[in-house]
Amino acid sequence: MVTPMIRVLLVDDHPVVRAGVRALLEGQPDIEVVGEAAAADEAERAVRELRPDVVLMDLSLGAGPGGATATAGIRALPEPPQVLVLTTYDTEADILEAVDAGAVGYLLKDAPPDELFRAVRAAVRGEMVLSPAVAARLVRRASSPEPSLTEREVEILQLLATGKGNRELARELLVSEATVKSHLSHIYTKLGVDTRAGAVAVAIERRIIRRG
Amino acid sequence: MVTPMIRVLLVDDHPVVRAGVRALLEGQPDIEVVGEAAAADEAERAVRELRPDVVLMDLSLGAGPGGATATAGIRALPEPPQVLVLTTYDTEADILEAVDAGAVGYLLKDAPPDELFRAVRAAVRGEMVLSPAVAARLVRRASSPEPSLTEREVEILQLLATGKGNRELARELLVSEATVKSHLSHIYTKLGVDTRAGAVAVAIERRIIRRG
DNA sequence: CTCGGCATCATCCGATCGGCTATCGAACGG
DNA sequence: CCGTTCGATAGCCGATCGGATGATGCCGAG
Repeated sequence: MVTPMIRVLLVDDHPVVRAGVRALLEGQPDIEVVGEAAAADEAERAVRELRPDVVLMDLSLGAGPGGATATAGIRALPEPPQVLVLTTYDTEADILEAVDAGAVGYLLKDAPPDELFRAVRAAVRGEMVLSPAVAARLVRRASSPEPSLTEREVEILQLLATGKGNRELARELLVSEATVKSHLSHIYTKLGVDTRAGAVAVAIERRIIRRG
Repeated sequence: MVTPMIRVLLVDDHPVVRAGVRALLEGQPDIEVVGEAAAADEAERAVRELRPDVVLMDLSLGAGPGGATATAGIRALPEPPQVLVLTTYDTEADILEAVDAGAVGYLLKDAPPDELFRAVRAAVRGEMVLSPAVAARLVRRASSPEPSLTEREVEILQLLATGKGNRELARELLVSEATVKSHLSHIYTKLGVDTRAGAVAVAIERRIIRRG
């Protein structure tokens, strides 16, 4: 029997990476790269026009909306393709954000080609695929559950990283200085630190707050 | 006349990227990819055996020594090839470290293929090549010179990011608390902040201190 | 040799921080 | 319907931080 080709769309802002994935996939008899996109809006348009079976999505798309946003946009289309994230980062936050956005799998760019092929074939069937490294990380986190910060606490951390004092935080958040300090205490406990500087370091480390 | 082929060695821990660069370069009649390596030690061995004209080097090689170290090692060999850095990061610190290690150029992975080709041909002639984005960044920094921190100050920042207090810093660095505070004042001035938390954020932002 | 940069140390003091304790309302489950 | 949990709020107080100022010794550049 003739199996229809799996139609793949590549989304990555790095020409080098697009060429690499294309070169690898084109060596497979049952996979066909039908298009490429370098940004979120391009990707969505390409999906409408090309109607691929699987989208290989990078998470960092340079300027503009990131891959997670693009994924959500694509999954919101009628009869959306499966989206398979292929990226460099393996932070728990990144993984969860991608899955929340509707990604069916999460691969790392340092994965061997075979893994990529298997993942594409699994994705088209709607199966969840995770890189071993990614799966391991999720398991590790699940076994020692990371303390989750409340929205307010994240908000505080965000401002904290700008080096603002409690008084300033209080003014910007429209609460009393005492409240800010209370939140900070909770943050310290959850992050396992006992100073502002330590909290900022850990927060950036775990990507709880944004960076350039 | 028959121009000899430019022999290129690829060093990158991402199979996808290696495949991409290989695919792009093999479309060029005067360029030949003679080998690939995924780590620093592999790279050095490959250079000895394959004697390429140009090494395309990624800066982050996963575990083990990074691309800068690998570059230095390769440049220390007899009759070394030119090393052209091809990476994702464009921090001034990364660029300078690479150039210090003996790299002849610095390209970003989001550069268009043409730029890559031109860079390889220029590199083999020993010409310095910078991505426009990289060059722009260096120019911008040069025009508004970034304050450089002393070794001691970086050392302080490193410990600061662990959330330690001045007393602890003093003990670990074997100096008085007053000295620590003096260093901190200088650091604040140079980084344009006025708190420890802000200093940590900026330090991580500018990659002055290491992170996982 | 002199100058400037770096690291070191010292003191004072107001501003700020971090720990402790406690209240209140909303959500949840029994 | 009530107890429990949890997030947000708040005040007190001792410990710490940050700024200002000044001094010393060392070393490399001009």
